[in-house]
Amino acid sequence: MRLSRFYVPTLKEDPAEAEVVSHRLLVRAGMIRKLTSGIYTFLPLGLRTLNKVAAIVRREMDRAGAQEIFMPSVQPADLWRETGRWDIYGKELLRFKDRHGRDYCLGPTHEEVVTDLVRGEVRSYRQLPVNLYQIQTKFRDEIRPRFGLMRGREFVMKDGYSFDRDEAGAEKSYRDMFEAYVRAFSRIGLGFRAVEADSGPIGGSFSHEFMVLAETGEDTIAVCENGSCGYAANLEKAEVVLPGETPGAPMVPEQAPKPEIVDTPGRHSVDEVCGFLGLDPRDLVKTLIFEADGLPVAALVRGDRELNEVKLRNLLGATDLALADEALVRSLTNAPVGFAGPVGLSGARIVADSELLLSGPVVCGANRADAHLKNVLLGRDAEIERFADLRTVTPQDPCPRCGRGLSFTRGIEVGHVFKLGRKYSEAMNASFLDEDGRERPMVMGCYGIGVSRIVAAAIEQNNDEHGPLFPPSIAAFEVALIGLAGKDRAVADKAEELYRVLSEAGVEVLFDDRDERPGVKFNDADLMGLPMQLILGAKGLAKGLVEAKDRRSGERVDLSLDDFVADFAAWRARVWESWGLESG
RNA sequence: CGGGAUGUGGCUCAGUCUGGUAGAGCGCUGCGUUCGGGACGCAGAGACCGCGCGUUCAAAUCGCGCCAUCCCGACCA
Repeated sequence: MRLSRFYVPTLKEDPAEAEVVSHRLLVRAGMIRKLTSGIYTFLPLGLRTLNKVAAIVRREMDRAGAQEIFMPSVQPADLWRETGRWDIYGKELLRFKDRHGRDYCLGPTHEEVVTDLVRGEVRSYRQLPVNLYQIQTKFRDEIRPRFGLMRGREFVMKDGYSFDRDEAGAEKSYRDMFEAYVRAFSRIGLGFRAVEADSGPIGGSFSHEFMVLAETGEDTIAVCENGSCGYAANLEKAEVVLPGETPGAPMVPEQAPKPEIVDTPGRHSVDEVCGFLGLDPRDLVKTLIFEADGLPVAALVRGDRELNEVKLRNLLGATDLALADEALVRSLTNAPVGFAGPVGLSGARIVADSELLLSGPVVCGANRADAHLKNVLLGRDAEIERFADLRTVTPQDPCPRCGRGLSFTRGIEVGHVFKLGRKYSEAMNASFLDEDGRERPMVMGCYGIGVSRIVAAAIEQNNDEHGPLFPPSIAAFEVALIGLAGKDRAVADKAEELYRVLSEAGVEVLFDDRDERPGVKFNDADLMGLPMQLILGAKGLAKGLVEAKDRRSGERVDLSLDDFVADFAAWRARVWESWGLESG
């Protein structure tokens, strides 16, 4: 491709709206343009990278035995009513009516559609397993889209669905997809990690997320420091294991002093109360009031800990969980927010973090304005329904598998595999006849890859002050050929020749044949992030050399023009290798 | 949805407080010089100042309403 004819509007200045590096560079490099909040057009340069990511994903899905289909993005409400999700999915589901007044939505995911498809055709165990996928535009009406392609409302996703006759089959499908994902992300060339994850509102029993590792990632993941253990989990999911033997019930020493009210005027927060009473936050119990599916719940954690809402939601089996508003807190505790405690609290279920089984006398809210209670023994003074793992792990906690240390890193979720079980097949009656002639629901799995998000994640992980650094596997072009001709006919002719030779050799090359000053060409080439640059100038030509620059390392070598084809091939192989990739 | 901010040539912004002929840099067009890391000179084109209503002799500027975008939070494959 000749740059003089390629539609790549690069920008010298940062767009005002872009906050994160990937957003900024995608816009500046002329890869995307915003149409409206959270919705972007892919320009030619950006689309080439998007398509390369999609092609790798497609190849690995096909290789793993999945078959590509293409489902509609507009879906009828009736299907969503069958699974009940029409009512529970919330405002993220963009709904609208057609001219007849019938309800539709724009598909945020396709469990209903694919299950409907399969139930119509598959009748016998002999037809199973089935594994179907598509690469398609999804729409989720995010509350607050942000970060460009990282969290858009409209985005490109590969979503796949497996249907098996039994758990064992579903297990195999899951493993096959897991392995296909590992291969796909390896070939894309980004540093990634598979972690255990919460399965979220899509439901199901077990899941892994694939995270591209990047400082700027929105998710925190806990990784075991012991390389051979291999434990890694999303912070939402990572388990807390208490050291040593944990008692089954809180200890209640005899003759311990009774609870006593202490005045804490205007002290709401843990810090304020501890500062005022001269306490360590570890000796305080935080009581957080939630509303779970409309019912009040009090959750207790140690003062210095973070409650993990995902864990709480799972423990309660709730679909809707949110911190209670002030009115509910007031009606339950007879006090403003900040003075809730488990002692004498009625009208709410009370659950506590397991760690509190180990605690001695603690301080907690007194359910009275401006007052706390001290000398509280949870086993004696409170009615706690259940102790469970409710808090978020910290880097000080041990690995739940091997007991060694954990370290935290950040990542961007680019893939997610779930076991769905029979949730959708039962709700939608997707069943088959087994060998014994019995009708049984299919066992499903669901597998997503955020294709457009990978483009952003690649930049978040790999960039420098001049622009993105794309791995050659997904770069829009492998090579930027820069001809520094000016009025020098010989240089211009030679550059043309190199362009022709490379193109004929099947190398994707973007040839900067513009009448621009060298600095402009260098800066644009860097900004587009193509992994290899070939720079031909008058001095080099005189010596029979063309300069080859590795965009990422900045390393420059001279290639012989006489032996260009072989020299280039060897250099190209080295660049691919430096990314840990095999050149195609 | 709560809190904060911003809307002025294609882009980045000044001008708004204190009402009085709409500005700069980049980009764009033409001519000339220049040509290995975002050149320079000269000449140009380009603006319903987000939209509406109001106040005023006069509104980019003041008031009210609306819309859009961004940031923080809640939420989230």
